[in-house]
Amino acid sequence: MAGNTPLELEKFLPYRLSVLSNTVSQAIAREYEDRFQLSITEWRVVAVLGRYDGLSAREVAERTAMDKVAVSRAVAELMKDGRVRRATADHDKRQSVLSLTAKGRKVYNEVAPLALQHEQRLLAHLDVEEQLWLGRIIEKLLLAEKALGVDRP
Amino acid sequence: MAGNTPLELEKFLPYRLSVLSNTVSQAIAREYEDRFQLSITEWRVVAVLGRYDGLSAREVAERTAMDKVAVSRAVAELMKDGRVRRATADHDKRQSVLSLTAKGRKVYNEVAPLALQHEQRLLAHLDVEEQLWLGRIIEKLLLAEKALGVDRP
DNA sequence: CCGTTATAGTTTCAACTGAAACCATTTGCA
DNA sequence: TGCAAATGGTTTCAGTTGAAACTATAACGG
Repeated sequence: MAGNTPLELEKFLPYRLSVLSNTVSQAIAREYEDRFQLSITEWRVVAVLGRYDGLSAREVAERTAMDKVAVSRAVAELMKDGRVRRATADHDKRQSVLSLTAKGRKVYNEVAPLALQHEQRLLAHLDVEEQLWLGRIIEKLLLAEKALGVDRP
Repeated sequence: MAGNTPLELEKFLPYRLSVLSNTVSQAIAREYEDRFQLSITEWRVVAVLGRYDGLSAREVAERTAMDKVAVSRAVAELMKDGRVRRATADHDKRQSVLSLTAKGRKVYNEVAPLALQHEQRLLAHLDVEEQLWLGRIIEKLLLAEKALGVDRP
């Protein structure tokens, strides 16, 4: 059973996903990193706050799939730039309440269309049927992987 | 045209690809990092050398989609562990000729089936039709992104 | 030939990253 | 109540990363 299918990196799903994901993310990142002084992690934070104002850091972490350290640092940076404002939750003084400043909202309003546009240009290469399959398949694989990875050390 | 589709991170293709790719890669990495003292970059180098012996560092970089710095470091580490051997090309003394040692080949023979098995368990959640679509779509998207990203600074 | 330019690979530097330790606050429960 | 455990968030530390500079060799054009 060992030498059955030889491992061909170019055909190996995890590898292909990684290459695709990196290629796409980096292409988009290039479009705004220089122009807006915005790292990819900062952008993710701005993106969720633009849509859901007043989240706590933990909620931002959940919605961005970043860990809390990364969120903490992105928020610190964004606050330094005056793009995010932090208050303390009334009902729980440990929690923060994060929101975009006017400056932060302006960035969001400029970058979001750029990102969506890039996505559209990409999806334009797929027909509608393919787009539907893609969405479903990503969802399935993610669930599958999570199922495989339950209770592991 | 600006506020048309609001950017919803959870539905944004680049974001979803990134989450999926990281989840899958990290799950597989966990299966061999501890057991074999093998990082993900080292594993990639071993994987291509296991299949194509005698590549140069640049060729390894091409086949693994890693940059030359990463390859250089992975190779250095693998040589320290006695898993990879480096010679100098006869026809061009700048180039290296890399190959697995017996020890390296042993690692390859153990890890490759593990990786393939994980991939199979994952793909088992998709029916054959979905698997075919997935392959085609990844290929298309990668080409599309490369096409978008031609001549950029 | 010889100097310029290109290529293979390594090293350096600064930024980024995550795990673990940490502090503050809240929750659960004896 | 009061105290142990849990939670939100930050800081520290050590390892990883990529861009740019560097070394060595080769290719090319005059």
